[in-house]
Amino acid sequence: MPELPEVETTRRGLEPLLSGQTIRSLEVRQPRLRWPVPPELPARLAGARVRRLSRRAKYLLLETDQSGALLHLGMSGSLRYCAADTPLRRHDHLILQLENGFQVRLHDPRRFGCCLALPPDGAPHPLLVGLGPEPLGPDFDGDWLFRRSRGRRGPVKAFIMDQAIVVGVGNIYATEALFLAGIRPGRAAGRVTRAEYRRLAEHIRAVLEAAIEQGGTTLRDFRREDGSHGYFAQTLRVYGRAGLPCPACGNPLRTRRIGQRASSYCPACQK
DNA sequence: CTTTAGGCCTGACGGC
DNA sequence: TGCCGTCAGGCCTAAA
Repeated sequence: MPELPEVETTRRGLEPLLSGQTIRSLEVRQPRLRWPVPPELPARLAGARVRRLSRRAKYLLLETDQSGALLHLGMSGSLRYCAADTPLRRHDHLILQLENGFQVRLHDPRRFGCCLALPPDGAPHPLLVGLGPEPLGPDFDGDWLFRRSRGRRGPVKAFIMDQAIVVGVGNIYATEALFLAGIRPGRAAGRVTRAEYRRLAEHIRAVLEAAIEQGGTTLRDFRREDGSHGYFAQTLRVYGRAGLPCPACGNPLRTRRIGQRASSYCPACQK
């Protein structure tokens, strides 16, 4: 499932292929995504020239010389750049046809993704307002987490997955970073110390950077934009490994549900 | 303000 | 073999 590293990997792969290209059309084969694809979007994009493909949190922004589109890959979405005669697959919901003969297809079996119009006046899309800092940017660090966490009684894992606190930290990387920082996912966020938050912030950054470096984790549905697999999944230490030995101490990893999410952790290494 | 539950989806999986 | 219930998961929205 695309987390921030997968989205960034997709962006880096597609940006040079899309930048400067002119859009011929957008074909909407299945408008019913997380939100309906706006009926006016194809007309808005037709004839527009792509300025760049950027990212905010897990949103991809296809910026054109006349507004553009906002995409989210949800749980199972992927973008694929291919020739126009490439056979369509089931769940290819959107087809962005370029003037150069190539296409970008949004493939999303579970349809948790979305494709919406960016405001034409250059204003930020409502979905982007109120988001927390980028975890790889300059505004995110342990002191920020510490300050925002005071008084919060919910679990620290839910806290770092809150998009208003820091964006793009999904279940996989939250689980991994908490393990590396030695913090139990169920601890109340307000009781985690400043020193622990400094460690945690650094591990969040490191684990995301490592995953981007390696091309993104692959779980089940995710494909890189060229269709190949990422391979970071092999290096996950605790996520999805409940019952298996802790890679640090050998004790069996435990699992519990925190905020409706599966969370595995080592009862010995994480306090 | 924070926190929680519900809902959107399909495919994989286990049980019978 | 086939049917069916359960689960997974990002993240918005509504409600507590």
